[in-house]
Amino acid sequence: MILSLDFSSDTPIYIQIRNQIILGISDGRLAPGEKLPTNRSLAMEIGVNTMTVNKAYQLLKQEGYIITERRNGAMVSQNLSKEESFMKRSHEALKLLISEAKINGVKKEEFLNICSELYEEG
Amino acid sequence: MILSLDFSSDTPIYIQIRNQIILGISDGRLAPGEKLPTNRSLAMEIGVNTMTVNKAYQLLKQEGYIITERRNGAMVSQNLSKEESFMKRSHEALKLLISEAKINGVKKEEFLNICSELYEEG
Amino acid sequence: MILSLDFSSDTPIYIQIRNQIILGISDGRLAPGEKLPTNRSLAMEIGVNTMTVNKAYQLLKQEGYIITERRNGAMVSQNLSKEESFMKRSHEALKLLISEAKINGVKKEEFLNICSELYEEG
Amino acid sequence: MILSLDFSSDTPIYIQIRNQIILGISDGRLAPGEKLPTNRSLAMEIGVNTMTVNKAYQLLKQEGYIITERRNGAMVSQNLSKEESFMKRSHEALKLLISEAKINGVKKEEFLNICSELYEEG
DNA sequence: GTGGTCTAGACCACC
DNA sequence: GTGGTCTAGACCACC
Repeated sequence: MILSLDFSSDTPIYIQIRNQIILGISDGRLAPGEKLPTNRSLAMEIGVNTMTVNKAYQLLKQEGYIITERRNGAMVSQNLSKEESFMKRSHEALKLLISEAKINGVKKEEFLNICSELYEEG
Repeated sequence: MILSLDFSSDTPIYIQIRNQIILGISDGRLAPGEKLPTNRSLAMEIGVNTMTVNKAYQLLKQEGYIITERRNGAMVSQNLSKEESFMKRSHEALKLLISEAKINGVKKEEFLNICSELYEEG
Repeated sequence: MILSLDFSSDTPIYIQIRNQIILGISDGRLAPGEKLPTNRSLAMEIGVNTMTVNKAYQLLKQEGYIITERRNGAMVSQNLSKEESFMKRSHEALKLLISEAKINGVKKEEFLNICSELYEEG
Repeated sequence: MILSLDFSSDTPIYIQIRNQIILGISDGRLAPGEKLPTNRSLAMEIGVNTMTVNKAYQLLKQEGYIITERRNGAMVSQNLSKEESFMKRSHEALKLLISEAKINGVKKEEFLNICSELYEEG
C-alpha cells in the first residue's frame, strides 16, 4: 500500500497518514487482520520520523481502527467497531460540507449521487 | 446573525468564523448581497482580534463566498454557483467522511438518508 | 503546585504528570478554570522535555480534565464531566484492588473505611 | 482455571496473568495451597512464552501470593494475610482511582456502594 | 508567547 | 525485533 503525502499541506503528516490508512481500509486495500508496516519501516519508506508514524498509529488505535501489539506490530482491527456514535461525531463536518455544496449550486440529487458513487468506490 | 465559537476547540477561530458564515449563507440567515459586519465590529462583538476576522474574510473571499470592497466592507457574493471549484476542494474531505462511515458500519442507504435530511435542514 | 515524580518508576513520566494533576484537581489545589503552567515552564521546572509535558496535557485534555488554548495555554476544565461512563471504565481496576485487599485479609468494613478516608482527604 | 488474556491490551501479558491469578484466589477458584500449572503447561495453554509465565510467577511470589519450590512447582500461598504490605503498595493506586471518581462526579456513598458490591462478588 | 508538530537520534520493556 | 518513551533541539500557525 502506497501512502500519498503532501508535506506542504496544512494537514499534519500524522493526520495524513491516518487518513490514508482509513481510506485503505475502506476500499479494501487493507483487510481486517492485515499487518501494517512497522513504525520504522513505514517511517523509512515515506521519509518521516518514527515518532510521526507512531503518532498516527496511536490515533488509529485509539479510534479503534487498528490494534498494536508489542510483539507483532500493528494490524487492522478485526471487528471494526460498528460504532453508533460515529455519525453523531461527524454530523457537524457533514453539515458543513453539505452547506457548501448547496451554496455552490449542487442540487440535492446531485449531491446524493456523488455520495453514492464515493460510497461504492471504496 | 450570531456566531457560536468554541475557543477551546482544536479548530482555529478564523476557520470557525468562516464555517459559521458558510452555514449562515446556506440556511438563509445571510442572503446574497447582504452586508457583513466590518472587521472591527465583528471582532468586538465576538471578542477576538481584528486580524482573526480579517483572516476569515480573506479565506471566504478567496473561496468566492464573499466580496470585499474597500468602501463598502464585505458582503455575501451574489453569484454563488461554481460547482466545480467546490467539488474539487471538498471531494477529498467527503471521501474521507464516507470511508469512515463505511468502516463504522453505516450502510449506504442510511448515509444517504442522513445527507438528505441535512440538505433539507438548511 | 509541586509535582512529585519518580524517574526510576515503571510508570511513564507523562502518566505520572497526568496523575499528579488529577490528584491536584481532586483535592482542590487546582481549581476549575485555574491556569496550568505552560508546557515550557513546567518542563523546565521538573526537568523534562516539553514533549513529555505536552503528552501529559494532551492526555488530560482528551480525558476532559483540562482544556488547552493556543493563546492562553492550558487550564483546568470548568465543567468537569460528571461522566457516567467513568465507573464503568475503572470497574476492572477497582475489582482488582479489592481482590488484592481481600486476599491480604482486609475486611470489608476496613476497606470501606480506608476508601472513605481517602475520599475525604482530597 | 481459565485465564482470559487480551493480547492487544496495553497491559503487559505477564501483568495480566498475575491479575487473573489474583482474581482467581480472591473469588475462590484458586484455594490456598492449591498447585498452579507449571510454567511450561500454562505457557502452552495460553500460547505465550515460558518466560512470560515465569515473570508473572516471580512477581506473584515476590508479592507473597504464591510459593515456588523447585520440586513441586508453584502453589497458592497458605498464609495470605499481610495487610500492611498490601496497603503500602496499593494506597497510591486507590487514591488515584478515588480522585478520578470524585472529579467525575461520583459521590462518596455511591463509590462505597460499588466497592461494597465488588467486595461481596468475589 | 503559546501549543502543536516534527526531526534525528537513543534507550527500554516486552516477547 | 517491536512498540513505547524520551531528549534536545527546531519551526510554524495562531493570536
